[in-house]
Amino acid sequence: MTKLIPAIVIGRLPIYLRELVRLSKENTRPNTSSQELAHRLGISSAQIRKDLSHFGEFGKQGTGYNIAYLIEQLQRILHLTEQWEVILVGAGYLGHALAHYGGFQRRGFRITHVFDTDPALIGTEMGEIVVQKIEGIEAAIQENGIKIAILAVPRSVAQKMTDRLIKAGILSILTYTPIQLKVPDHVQISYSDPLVQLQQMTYYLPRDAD
Amino acid sequence: MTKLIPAIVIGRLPIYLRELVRLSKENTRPNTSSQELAHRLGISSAQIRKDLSHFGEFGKQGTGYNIAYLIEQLQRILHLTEQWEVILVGAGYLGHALAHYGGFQRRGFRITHVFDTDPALIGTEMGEIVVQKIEGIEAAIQENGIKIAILAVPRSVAQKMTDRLIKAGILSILTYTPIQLKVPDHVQISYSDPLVQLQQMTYYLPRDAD
DNA sequence: TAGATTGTTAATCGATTAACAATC
DNA sequence: TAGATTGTTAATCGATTAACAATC
Repeated sequence: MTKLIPAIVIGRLPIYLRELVRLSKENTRPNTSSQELAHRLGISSAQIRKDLSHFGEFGKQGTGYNIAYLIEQLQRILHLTEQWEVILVGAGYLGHALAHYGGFQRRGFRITHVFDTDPALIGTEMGEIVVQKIEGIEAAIQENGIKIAILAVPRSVAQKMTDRLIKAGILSILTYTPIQLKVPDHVQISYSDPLVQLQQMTYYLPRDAD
Repeated sequence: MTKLIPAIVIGRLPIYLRELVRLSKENTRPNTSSQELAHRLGISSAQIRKDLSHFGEFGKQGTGYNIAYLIEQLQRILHLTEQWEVILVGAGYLGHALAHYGGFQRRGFRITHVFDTDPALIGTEMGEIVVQKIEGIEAAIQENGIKIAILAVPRSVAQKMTDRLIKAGILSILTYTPIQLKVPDHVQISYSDPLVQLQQMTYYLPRDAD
């Protein structure tokens, strides 16, 4: 039943999932409630119930939600029951950090290829993956049916690289490049720019920082 | 005139600023319009005009906005006219990447201290900064009046570290730790979690990824 | 049965957009 | 003057919340 769920709702599901996983580890109780979740996440219980109701009825009156069951359901909804292969473009410091982050692997995202243009980096090991030269990127995407890319390249080559990725079949891009990328409608894009985040916060800081 | 600007508006200002800076570099024209900006950012021109109108009148009918002037104004509004000192907590791979990112420095954020608990890292150089042992963190914050921290530590110590930072006077935290942190109302917090971003995007991916 | 909590409806709140008078 | 574009008002759209019947 994929009517037309607001993107803002989809945006919250991974947060719910993360907290539920945490609950399932902390906890001997098999159940939780929208109220407990809401309290932990700092949002309203009505919102959680409303969000979940877009996808079905997962709770029971009086007892709330079975944690393990709700985790399963959220994973199913978000297409997290399978292992996703991910390519990483850019083997600089940030690429390094991403390649070494164990959280991807643990949650079903496996970085299988790393690409860069710098001859000095090509052939070096990052995590357990050898950095490959960029020329092979289309083949890697197509042969392995890879749908997800992480982009950690300099701004100057970001749009060109994006176009290449999409042409080769990539459908979701997580980018760390601080520019607005042009992508067709069928491609998902998600930005991470620490400067933008810092600049939002300084608005709330008192100016006199002696 | 700080009535009560919606946070969602504040969130867009750095995006406008980023695009304006870009425009000012690409371009010989001194002016732009809400329409041009809107087109580049993929949002509506009305929204841009509305957002800016919260803070004053920066444009001229018929000619639009002077790019340099609007940049100045946005920087003033966001408190970006001064240099902000930032401490970085966590000198792992991610800390490394952050310490080497030149964009901070260029945009008025200077990472002046890096802290870690790992004795193997303490004393090593990262960028141009020596990693210090965590014990000195309160003194560094207080003596330098630092208000902004970037948190790149393991999940298990994140809340404790957050509490310490806030107690010492930190008011804005950019965190890469994948948990919901509890902070008092006067503290700004901004999250960056690549897994959450990936999990949002997989919702839109077709499940059959053979 | 009494207490708790869901899923959902209706009311409220807030954000976006359309439209246009003002004016450069 | 004619054309362009602002700032703003009013209309629309969408998201959040309050409330409660249903029911475990």
